[in-house]
Amino acid sequence: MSTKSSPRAPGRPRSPSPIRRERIPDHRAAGTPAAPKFRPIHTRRAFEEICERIREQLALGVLKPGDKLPPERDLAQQLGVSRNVLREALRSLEMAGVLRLQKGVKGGAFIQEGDTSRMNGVMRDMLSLGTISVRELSEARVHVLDLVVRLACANARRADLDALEANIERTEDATREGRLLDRVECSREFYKLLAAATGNKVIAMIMDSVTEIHMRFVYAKVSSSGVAMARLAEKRRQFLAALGERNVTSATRLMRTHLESVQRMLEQDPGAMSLHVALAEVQPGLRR
Amino acid sequence: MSTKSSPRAPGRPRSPSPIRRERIPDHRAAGTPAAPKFRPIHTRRAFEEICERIREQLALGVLKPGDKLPPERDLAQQLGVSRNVLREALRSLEMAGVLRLQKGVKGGAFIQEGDTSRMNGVMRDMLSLGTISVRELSEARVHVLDLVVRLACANARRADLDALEANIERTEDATREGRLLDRVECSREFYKLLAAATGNKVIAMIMDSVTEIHMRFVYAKVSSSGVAMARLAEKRRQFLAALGERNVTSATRLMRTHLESVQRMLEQDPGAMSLHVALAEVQPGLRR
DNA sequence: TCCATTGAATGGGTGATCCATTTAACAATC
DNA sequence: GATTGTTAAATGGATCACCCATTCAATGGA
Repeated sequence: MSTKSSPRAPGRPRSPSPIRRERIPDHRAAGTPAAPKFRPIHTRRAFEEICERIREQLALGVLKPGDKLPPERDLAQQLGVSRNVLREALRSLEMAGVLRLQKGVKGGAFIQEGDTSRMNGVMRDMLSLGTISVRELSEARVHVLDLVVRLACANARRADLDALEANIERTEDATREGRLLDRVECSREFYKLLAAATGNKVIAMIMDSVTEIHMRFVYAKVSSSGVAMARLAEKRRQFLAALGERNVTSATRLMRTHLESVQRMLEQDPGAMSLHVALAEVQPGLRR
Repeated sequence: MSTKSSPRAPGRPRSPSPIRRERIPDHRAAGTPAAPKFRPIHTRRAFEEICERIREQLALGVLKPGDKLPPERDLAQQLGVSRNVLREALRSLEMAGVLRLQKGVKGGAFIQEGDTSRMNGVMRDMLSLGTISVRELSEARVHVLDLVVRLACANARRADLDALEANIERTEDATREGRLLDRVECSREFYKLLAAATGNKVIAMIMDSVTEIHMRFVYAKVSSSGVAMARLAEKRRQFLAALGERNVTSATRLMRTHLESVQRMLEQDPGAMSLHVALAEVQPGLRR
């Protein structure tokens, strides 16, 4: 589409065929001769159909980030559904990070740039629902981080190393001034930068998703007990040096021992390590 | 909650405080003395608030899988919003895999068991939106698979190995009878079983999410060109043997060389490897 | 005992209507 | 002429009042 301008009726590119609330087929009268598999009836609801069609246009490349969908009233009419139903679909797509809805004239539903942090929410829901455990998440994090360190060793560029260097300096400032919670923020950012240094956004996404929850635990721990990792910035410098020298063995070893000491710190007071504490309300700086 | 029964007014456990469309605070009259940062106004919309509250109850453990929310009409009234708005929120949560909405008397909104395949959709959206590339995804898959093989070597149980064995037998059947597309389905399942053999659902989730798209490419390739991996079942048997012997070196090497040959097959005809082909309509057996 | 009927509960969907925000165009003022 | 209000239209946000389709327990007749 890419109808960045033209306020009204942007070309009406291809009037979407109206959603038909397809009645469930009656299995062609009573006499079904060869009915091998009765797949569960998937009662198609209007909003599902709408979501699917928009995603289809996306996959086909007809819609691209920055494009604008027609106004709700128009699109609803084109699809032959009520505005309310259309909005349910748009809402879902907005929550999925595909759309951004903007009010006012010149507003509308815009296709978003993909938001790599969407995976975090999935992970959080899985944890809330008890589908995955904190133990599994921690273990996964250790392994993913090992992979990330190896890839970062291989692929980190000058700019990545500089960003990590700057992050360590901020960590030192925060340490010197006793701003413990800011230091946790620095840690969060450190792992994000490290993930980015792999040069692979998929890996980075995975890494971020397993790190986000972990950092919540650290935040909760630090903010409740006031304890803090000893010699953090120093260890970070050692690690960064190994990374700069592309010394995989050293870098992975440093990271592993650091993770272990963090884990020990977290497990000092297992009672406070409630899942609910970490998942509950969003801390400042954490809302993205 | 856990009000599995009691059709009407299930205890009315704790009437949620009504959603107040909090007007943006006027920064306490005009005179803001020390206004350091003007974070962008995040116009809270009713449905966001609702989603957050339900997720909060989930994180707090007040709501658990199997629980039922009050009927839409009741809940809307309790929250002080219209039914339409409430439905937007419920729709979003349903798409996120948190809820299942069921019609009819005794129907309602039920908290679901977590659906580990939710990450696949995120990955698909990221690809559709061009945020990640097929190259990044393939590369990530290679690395994740390497990790999975190592973990499976360490943790696979008898049942896991048996399931893989059974899968290989189905692969042999399909090969013998020339059912190429079924064989692709077997491959999809093989990787799922392998992921499960790690004993870590987080790792398995990650593995599945990077594998799903890949298998679409394979499916598209096989179904269009009719070519098929040579000696697939044989290679699978070799690999399974290594896995059974906990021979990490051998298992990872076998997997790596196999991946390389698959990659060569896929890249034979790069023109056909369109992203859109793979992302477009859902193939039978792939819809979950 | 079994099966058909019925009716209430519940999600699915519609249409009309209003509000709030945003922006461009325009007018008024300095 | 530049700045500053004013206005009006477009658009998403939200409400209300309905109606339909599905499901299932209760009812009642064969």
